[in-house]
Amino acid sequence: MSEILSQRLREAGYKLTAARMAVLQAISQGPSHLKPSEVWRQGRQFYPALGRATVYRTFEILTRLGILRPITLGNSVSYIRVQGGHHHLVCSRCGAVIDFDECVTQELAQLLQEQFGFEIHSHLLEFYGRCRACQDASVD
Amino acid sequence: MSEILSQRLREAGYKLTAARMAVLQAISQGPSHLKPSEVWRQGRQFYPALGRATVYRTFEILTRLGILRPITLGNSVSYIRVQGGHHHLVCSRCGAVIDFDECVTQELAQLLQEQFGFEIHSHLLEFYGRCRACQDASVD
DNA sequence: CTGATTGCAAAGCCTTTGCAGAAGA
DNA sequence: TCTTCTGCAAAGGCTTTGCAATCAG
Repeated sequence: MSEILSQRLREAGYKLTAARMAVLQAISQGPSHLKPSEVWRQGRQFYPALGRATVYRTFEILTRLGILRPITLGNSVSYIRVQGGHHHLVCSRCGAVIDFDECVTQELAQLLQEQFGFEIHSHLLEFYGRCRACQDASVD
Repeated sequence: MSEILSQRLREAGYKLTAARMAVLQAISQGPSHLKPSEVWRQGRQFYPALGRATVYRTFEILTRLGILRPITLGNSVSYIRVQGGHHHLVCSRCGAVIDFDECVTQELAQLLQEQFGFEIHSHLLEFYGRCRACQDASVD
């Protein structure tokens, strides 16, 4: 899995360094929602000298390449792997996040590509509201 | 417009202070993507003594009430007014954001409400890819 | 009155930046 | 060799927190 990412980096003209490999490895094995600090911690398992700054710099590259995408989850910024799409149900009150699979964006994506000359690689669809538990809780 | 928000706050049991009113006013008149620092600057026009912290505290309340929603735009966190939905076309390379109107989430929202017992108030649909200009640019 | 709310300033985090040394290609 | 890249530590920026004073209800 991280081999594919390595290839993308190389194709785009970036050097494949030990530090970057460690970050890619951590990303590949990590959860679908990645926090920089967490990737740094994990990355050090593969390359102990890994610096925080390198994680940020690599994230920036991967974002530009369309491989990662920063989103706001809970109160902080996380990155998601951009592949196909991400579908969340987010509770405004308690912050709970539920993933769901159904999606309905195919035709729309097609339309937008034509209409805006935009080349679409992936998408994020989130619904906001109240999870069951919070509906029962008091109005606040 | 800010009257509606005031009402929501009052209904939820929060006091209507001059500071909060100023924030609501700034939000009502501001653009659809709100940065805390910007709202603070604007809010001071209505209430000069307004403190930064109060803006953050009010944003937190409004988020819990489902009125605002933090999202990542460009490199920083902005808040969007949650009403109906937001639809963006985001370029991974240059960060350009295009708003579009078409949406196709009606039936899906309905389905999810039933399936997860989730009470849906709004949504965000974003497509990521390359804008026309960046397609012409070099591979990077 | 009385608890909720505020501004301020300090503290805390997270992220970015400058730089000299290290290392891919 | 020659850029690109890196870790480090400092700098920067944004957000949160503690607290005494203030204010809405």
